[in-house]
Amino acid sequence: MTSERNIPHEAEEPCMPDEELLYDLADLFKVFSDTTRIKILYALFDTPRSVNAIAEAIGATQSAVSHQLRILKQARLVRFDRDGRSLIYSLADDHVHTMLAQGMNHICE
Amino acid sequence: MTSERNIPHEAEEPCMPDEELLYDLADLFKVFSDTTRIKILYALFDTPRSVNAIAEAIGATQSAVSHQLRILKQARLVRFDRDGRSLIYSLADDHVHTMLAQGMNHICE
DNA sequence: TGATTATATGAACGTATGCTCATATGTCAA
DNA sequence: TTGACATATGAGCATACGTTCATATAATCA
Repeated sequence: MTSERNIPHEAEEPCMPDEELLYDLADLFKVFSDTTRIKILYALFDTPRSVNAIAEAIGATQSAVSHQLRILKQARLVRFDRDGRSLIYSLADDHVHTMLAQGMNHICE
Repeated sequence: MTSERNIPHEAEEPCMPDEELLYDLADLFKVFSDTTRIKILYALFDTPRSVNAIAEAIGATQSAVSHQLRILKQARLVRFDRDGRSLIYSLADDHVHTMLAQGMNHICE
């Protein structure tokens, strides 16, 4: 019993991350869990757009889009540059593409 | 203007999937967006467990775990086999590992 | 079969979430 | 500076979600 400690036959927590990390992970997925935000991300998939352009592209209110962009910004999923009076939003990095692709992958198999 | 149709300089929806697919995608991420469910998935990461074992491992009620397992089952993220009176749950496939890893990847970079 | 163990389910409750509407903030042009 | 356009923000509301508690269902063992 005590001689097989390197063969954890009843490992209690194989690789359970810290509580805080689990919360962060859940929060990240939570950002992807809303249709409006998913639409925004796809609208920006390969085309940077202004807030109004996003709203028009996905058929949502400017206010609703702005509210959701705030969440996407906090999650560092989108970034923006100023162009005149407009703010041009784009995807922050390739992680977004990868996450979306991975999700689609699971659904479509 | 009409001669450059294969160069969509103002593509309205570059690769926007169908509405229904977007809902499915959001729903999939929604499953990963709760701490209890994330904990369950990590508890099963490389060790199949019974419901009670999961509950004990993550410090949650049997009822709460059962409720969440129902959601994980519906999303085809976990499966189970019977062993005596117990139901032994395990991850459905490698997609779960990949999804979790991808999420962690984004957080930890 | 009857008792016991394991899991599932339903109602109820508190909280979180996303939308709309109205308005504030901010930027550019004249 | 003023007017017009672009975006952000806050309050309020309706809905969705996760937990607990009590109980139902199911399967095994004696």
